[in-house]
Amino acid sequence: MVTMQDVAERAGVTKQTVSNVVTGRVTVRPATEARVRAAIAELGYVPNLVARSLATGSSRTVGLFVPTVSAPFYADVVEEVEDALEERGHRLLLCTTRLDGERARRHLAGLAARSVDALLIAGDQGLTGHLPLLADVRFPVVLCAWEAALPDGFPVVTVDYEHGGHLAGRHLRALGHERALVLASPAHTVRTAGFRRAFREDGMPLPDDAVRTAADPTFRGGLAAALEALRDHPDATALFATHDVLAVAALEAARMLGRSVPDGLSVVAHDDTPAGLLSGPALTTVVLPKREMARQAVGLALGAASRGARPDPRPRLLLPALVPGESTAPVR
Amino acid sequence: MVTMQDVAERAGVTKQTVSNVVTGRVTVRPATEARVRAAIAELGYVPNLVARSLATGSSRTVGLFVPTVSAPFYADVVEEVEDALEERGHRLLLCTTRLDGERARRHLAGLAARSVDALLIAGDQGLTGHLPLLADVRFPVVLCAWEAALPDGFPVVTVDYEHGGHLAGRHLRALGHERALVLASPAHTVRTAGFRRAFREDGMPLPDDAVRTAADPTFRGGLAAALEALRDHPDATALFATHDVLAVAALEAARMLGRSVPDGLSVVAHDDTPAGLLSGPALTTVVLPKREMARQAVGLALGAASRGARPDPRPRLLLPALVPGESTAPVR
DNA sequence: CTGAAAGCGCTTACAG
DNA sequence: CTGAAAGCGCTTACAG
Repeated sequence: MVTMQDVAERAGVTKQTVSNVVTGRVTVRPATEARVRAAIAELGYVPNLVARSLATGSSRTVGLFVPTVSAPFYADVVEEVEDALEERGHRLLLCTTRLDGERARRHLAGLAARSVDALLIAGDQGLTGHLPLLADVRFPVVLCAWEAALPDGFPVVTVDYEHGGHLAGRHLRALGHERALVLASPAHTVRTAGFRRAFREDGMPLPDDAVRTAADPTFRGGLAAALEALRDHPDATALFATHDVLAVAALEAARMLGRSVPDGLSVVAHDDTPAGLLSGPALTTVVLPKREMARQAVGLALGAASRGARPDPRPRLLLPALVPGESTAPVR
Repeated sequence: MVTMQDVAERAGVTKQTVSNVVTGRVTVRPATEARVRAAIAELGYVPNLVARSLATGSSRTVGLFVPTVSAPFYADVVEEVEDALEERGHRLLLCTTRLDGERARRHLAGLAARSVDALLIAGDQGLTGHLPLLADVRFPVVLCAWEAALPDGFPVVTVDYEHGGHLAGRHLRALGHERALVLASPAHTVRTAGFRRAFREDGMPLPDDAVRTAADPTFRGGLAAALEALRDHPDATALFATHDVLAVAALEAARMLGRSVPDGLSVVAHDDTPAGLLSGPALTTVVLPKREMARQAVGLALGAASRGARPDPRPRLLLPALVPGESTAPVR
């Protein structure tokens, strides 16, 4: 492996000078710089980031916690974060927590030992109780995609989930729907609240019974809950699913009950669904600005890391948008 | 941050002794070891892996290339690799290549500069042309989930895809199907060949026209290809989809044409489908041993890394299995 | 603008 | 079994 020393000898300078041109911290006489750059190119020198890391404390590596990578939403988040990091010359150390606090704890120790520059935590599921652990870590921690109550003092870049639910509700109200159902995941209370607010503000409050929380928010659990809801409320003309998987379950339930979508039932989803896997009509859905969220979270974390400061703890709330599809129509 | 030196002073020994107990490389007198361990616990010392990495050359970090993390198959692979690494105290540096050779090249440089212990590459899509780059890298590279021709000299842990296709074909033949269609992704020629072999061996060779390759192997592209295939061959009683997304597309096509599954059409898939997202009947599918593949790839790579040797280049071929579901039935 | 020195926190032979 | 020394490849003040 070729080192800075090798380059220095080749260029007839000391290695400090090579360091100066590589880091650009100090201006070097143009002629010298040219010689150094030539030597670097000839030798194919590439700086050893481990050594640099030991000297500077920065590894140009960032950790990311996600509950899983198998959910389409988090898969997208991972790729967006990776892209945002790459633009800044950083790499991604991925940790899936699987909703397991102990596992997260082990990962945290691994990251600390490796001198990561920052840690991003996407999704709050099951981790809230372990947040205190993060308090005395030596690198900035930024939360994102956080729907639960915002923990004090932690910087967070997330989405206004309440607004997302509200958008879904307003959309259905604008189409004239008066009786709507909500198919919700237990973690999605905020979106549900926003949806109900839209109906309430319009003088059409939804009964508590119209909200069905699938204890098991998978396709299977969602299907059972959707069938039950639709049977209990045969007069409902619309349904809001707080999650992509639940929306797919709702579509299937409608199909099983002979309700066509959107004519027999309008369906609004939250999160974009994995287009490649979805059959049936393109869903009307609330889309989250994942790219923007990733960029801001990375910027906040790395900005703080480079200044050696704590990130600004004021929560950043991004706005979701409603993208109309073919799964909603005016009420008949 | 507490260092080995701090621990040494506390325990009244030199830091080399601390290093000896931490690494376990040299046996230390029990009384001394106890003092050192006590000091470590009191101070909450955790070894700095960056410093260790610089001294030993091993970062206890492994890179993984996958085309994307949004495809359920690769999402699973990522989590399995992560688990296999964690068992050995290693962490995962994730790089999604997005079928972009240039991007892979940049990631490779980033990994090399960070002294990863090894690199795993899952999926061959679009990377085969860039393989030569890997030849002169300083750490072991192991390929996995590799369907294309096995490149010379590279160690690979993969699945017998031909056998997977053959299993699918034999299953349909055992159910009495004589006229089957194949809905294939362009990259899946090997599975397709195995499927055709099963029919050929039974004296029922499939016409070339029965194989439809979806140039666009997404749901959309698969749906179009499936509709066309089913219309061109109204007498076909079974269909083999070489990929989960295509299987979902086939189900939808069957539904649109009024063919019930499995009575009107048997469908066999390859890869396990994301159960959470799938509507309709549970698919009969060829399942790949992802966990075993991840374990072996990690073991091979880290074994070679620790010995400073090249991994054994003999290809390891794991066997897929056919898991019966509700999407296949005896021909009527 | 360039060079000599010290240091980042570990490990690894090598003497005692 | 324990300790002193050198080294991993960089960066960072600090003199010249």
